Amino acid sequence: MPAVSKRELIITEALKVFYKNGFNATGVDRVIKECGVSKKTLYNHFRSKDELVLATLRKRDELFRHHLVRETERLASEPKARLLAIFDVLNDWFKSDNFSGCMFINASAEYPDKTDPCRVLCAEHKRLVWHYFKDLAEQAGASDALELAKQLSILVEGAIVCTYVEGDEGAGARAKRMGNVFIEQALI
Amino acid sequence: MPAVSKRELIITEALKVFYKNGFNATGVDRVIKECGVSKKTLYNHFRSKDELVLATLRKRDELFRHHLVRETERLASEPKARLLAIFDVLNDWFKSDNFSGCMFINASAEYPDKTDPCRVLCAEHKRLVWHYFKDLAEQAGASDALELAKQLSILVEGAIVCTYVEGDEGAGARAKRMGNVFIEQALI
DNA sequence: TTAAATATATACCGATCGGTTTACCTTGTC
DNA sequence: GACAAGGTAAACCGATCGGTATATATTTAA
Repeated sequence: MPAVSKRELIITEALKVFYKNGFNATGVDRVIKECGVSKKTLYNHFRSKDELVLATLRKRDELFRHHLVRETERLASEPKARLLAIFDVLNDWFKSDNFSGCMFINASAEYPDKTDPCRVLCAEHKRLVWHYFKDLAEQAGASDALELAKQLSILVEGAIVCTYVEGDEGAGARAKRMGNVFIEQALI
Repeated sequence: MPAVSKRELIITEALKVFYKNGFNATGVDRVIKECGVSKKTLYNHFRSKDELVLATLRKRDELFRHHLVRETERLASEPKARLLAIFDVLNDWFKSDNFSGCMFINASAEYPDKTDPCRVLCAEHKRLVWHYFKDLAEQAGASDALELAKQLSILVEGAIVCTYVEGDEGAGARAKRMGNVFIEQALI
């Protein structure tokens, strides 16, 4: 048994190439070439490409939210400051050289059927993210934690899109300033 | 010469099916079946599928912005009220039964190369949209029209994503309330 | 009326798609 | 040393991809 299982290796490499190139545009031949594995092995671990896509999205959800929480808590110690720090974590992500937008927004664009397991997972990811915002808002003593969380969620998604689609490099900072307005408003 | 040229017919039908099903997932065979035209005719009017995709995006940009301006100006007569009415137009779009997110966000997800003509067009579309916001902001006498326009742009993109990806039906109304904060702030 | 233009349907092209099969090779275990 | 498990490379499958060619029908204009 290798130090890292073949399954994890495939997911890791597939995640990279799907994120960078898109799902429909990336064939399984590309995936197996990228991680030096035979096609038999891939289909030994995953029943279909769809299942591999799902696995990569689950992995991305885990990695992204773990990173978000860890970095937010590293940058600030108080709940209110952490609500603001969310936007700093975002901005660092925007500036990273492998930034290709939000993988879940991208996936939702390629899978138009709302009931597709992949789409369901994307929606759940977004829900889990703003749920973390809500936790922080409650800890900060926000008057309406759910409302503040959903407000911040709109700002986060807006910043992602303005950065990725339009190439507006100031969107992250602007969203932070806007977020501060609602954070202050909710914590009076 | 038919009442509507073949070229326009193809663009109209391709727009529908690309918007609903995605670009990579929709083959040209599907497009010609959808509009009852031979493949030869399609390639007589467009050099390649990429060129057809570009033409549909140009058409979408034209239709979308025309609709946005017309509806905004129908719903309100004063510049300030029109800035708010933008969100009402958005919300009607969200509630329409053929809503499949923003075609330009979706296209950007499928074309990862920033220099791809399709991506350039998507960025330009977004720029033209917030430029309209800026025009309204200037007419309303905003202290910093550009800043207000870009703030509203973040809210609009955020509302689109929260509605489409997460299925949050309250995102449009929430974005409107948030937008009102910045509109009031800029018009003191 | 006739010739050119443009449409059609269909067969075809090589490449790639997701997925299967075959045959061989490398492991660790008993 | 034998054996099963799980790996590899590569051929192969039918379907579909974007795009072209051919041969025929319909339209248009001189």
